[in-house]
Parts: sequence; structure tokens; C-alpha cells
Amino acid sequence: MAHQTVRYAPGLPDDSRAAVAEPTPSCPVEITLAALRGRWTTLVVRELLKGEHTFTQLAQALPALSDKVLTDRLAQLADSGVLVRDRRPGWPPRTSYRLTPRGHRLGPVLQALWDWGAAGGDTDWGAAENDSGRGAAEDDSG
Amino acid sequence: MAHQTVRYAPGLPDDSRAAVAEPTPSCPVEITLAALRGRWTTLVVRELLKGEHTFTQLAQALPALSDKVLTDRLAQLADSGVLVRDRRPGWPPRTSYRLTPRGHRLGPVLQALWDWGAAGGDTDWGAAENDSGRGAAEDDSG
DNA sequence: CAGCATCCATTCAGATACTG
DNA sequence: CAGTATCTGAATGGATGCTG
Repeated sequence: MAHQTVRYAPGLPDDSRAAVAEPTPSCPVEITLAALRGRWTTLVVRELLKGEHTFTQLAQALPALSDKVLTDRLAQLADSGVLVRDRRPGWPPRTSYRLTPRGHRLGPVLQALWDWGAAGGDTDWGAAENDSGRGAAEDDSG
Repeated sequence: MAHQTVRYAPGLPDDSRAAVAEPTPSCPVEITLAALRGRWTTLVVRELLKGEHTFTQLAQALPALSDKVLTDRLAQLADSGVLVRDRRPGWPPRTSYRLTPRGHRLGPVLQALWDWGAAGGDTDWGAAENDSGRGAAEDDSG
């Protein structure tokens, strides 16, 4: 397989932001990682991918998650434009959370993360000296 | 393998590991995030996607990265099966690092992270109430 | 050259207690 | 019900000094 000649990295856009010499918040990769950063974050997103949830429903779906961290994650994800809060008036208070379109687009991202992580158990990666065989991760899932 | 029916969330496999109630190391998503965890990690991978590098070359490409953290990242990535160390005998010592096939497969993952993060600046995500578009961003311009 | 050992500042997660 | 405030322990990142 012929390696690229003038290209930088396969799979990476030819964008000036791809050439940063240190972690900067304006890098798209950093933006996404910042949105997903921290424990529990992806699980909260996964729950929301199933549909709208209230605070309590999320807490029930993830029993080991403290309300403080849940609050943190929800704020973080709202701040990243992943979800929106829908606070309804009256008593008792009921707030539901749902993904934005942008939040839904996290689906493919999580899928990519899943695929890479799932491929490790099956394929060899201990005796990997040669990188010429560039097999795509052909998991049928999804 | 025929598990096409996605009952839970769009984009997530119908795997028992997709139903975990707390962050567990065996979850594929966690595996990938663990491999990419920490500051500088994706930048080190990006450098290596360009080709083989020595320790010093990596340090030069990322000047603000301390050797301690670089060592940490390299160990972490080697542990995740992303790269291999090629230590050559003689003096001065020269160690080069290169991606494994598995490491190269991180390209699409980084691409997915990039795409999502890059889409934020352009599209609306403030007034997002309704989800309709589920377009995969496959801009592979680089 | 390519690291490892040690110390220190900052961040993070979880627990507990309290409120509109 | 849906949070906020405060505290503690653990993990992380970075600086400095030393070695095969």
C-alpha cells in the first residue's frame, strides 16, 4: 500500500487547526473531547439517545451516579450544545432533558469510539510490527 | 454476526455492553476513551499518524510537552496497543515509535471527533428543539 | 538521547447537607 | 423534584534533577 506523499495524516483534514502544537480549545478534536470529558458523560448521552429523560429518570438509569456529578454533566453537556433543559412550571418541578440535533450527531461519534474499542479483543495487536496491512474495522454493527 | 436491530439508541450496537449502568473498563467506548485520555494524547497520535518518530522528534513537534508527560503518553498508548517502541542498540540511544495497525485505525476515530467539533461553529445549536437531521459528516478533505 | 524519580499545584469525583 | 454548597481524597499535569 502506497503511503501518502505530501499529505500529513490519513483521516485528518488539511486544516490549519490540525497543525496546532499544543492542546487548544479551538481545535475541533478538543471541542468534542471536552464535551465528552469526565466520567459518566457518555452514559448520560447514551440514555438521552434513547429519548427524553427527567432528572430522576436519569438518576434511576444510572443509580451509582451522584446527583452532584449528574448536575455537573448536564450543565457541561448543555454548555456544549448537546442537550437542552425543558423546565416545566408547577409543583412538583419537572425538568426534562433532551438531545439537540447536535447532540444526536454524537451517535456516530460514540459508534466510532465503540468500534475501535470493540475491535481490540478480536484482532491481534501485540505482535504488530508491520503496518502495511491496513484492514478497516469491519464490524457490521450499527 | 447479525445484530442489526437497534432497539435502544440510534448508532449504538445492540450489545450487552451497551447497557452498562456505570462506567466499566470493559465497555468498548471506555476502552477507546481510556486510550485517548489525558492532555496531549491525541496530538501525539496525530504526529505518529504522519509517520515514525523518535522521542526527540516528538518532543520537537510538541515543544510545550514535558518529557515526563510524553513518557506517560507513550507508555499509555503502547499499553493500549496503539504504538510500538523500536529501541535500537548503540550510542546514542535511539528509540522510534510507530503506530500499530490498531493505532492507524484511530484515524477514523479522530476524524469523527474532528467532524463533530468542527460542525459546531457553523450550524445552529442554540435553538435546537426538534431533531430531524441525522447526517453523518463525512468530510474527508484531508 | 531517552528516559525515571520526586515533589507540588490543579482538577475531579464522590459524599454529605441544605434549598426553591 | 431538582437541584446548590461545601468538603475530602484521588488522579493528573508540570517542573526539576538524575541516570544508562
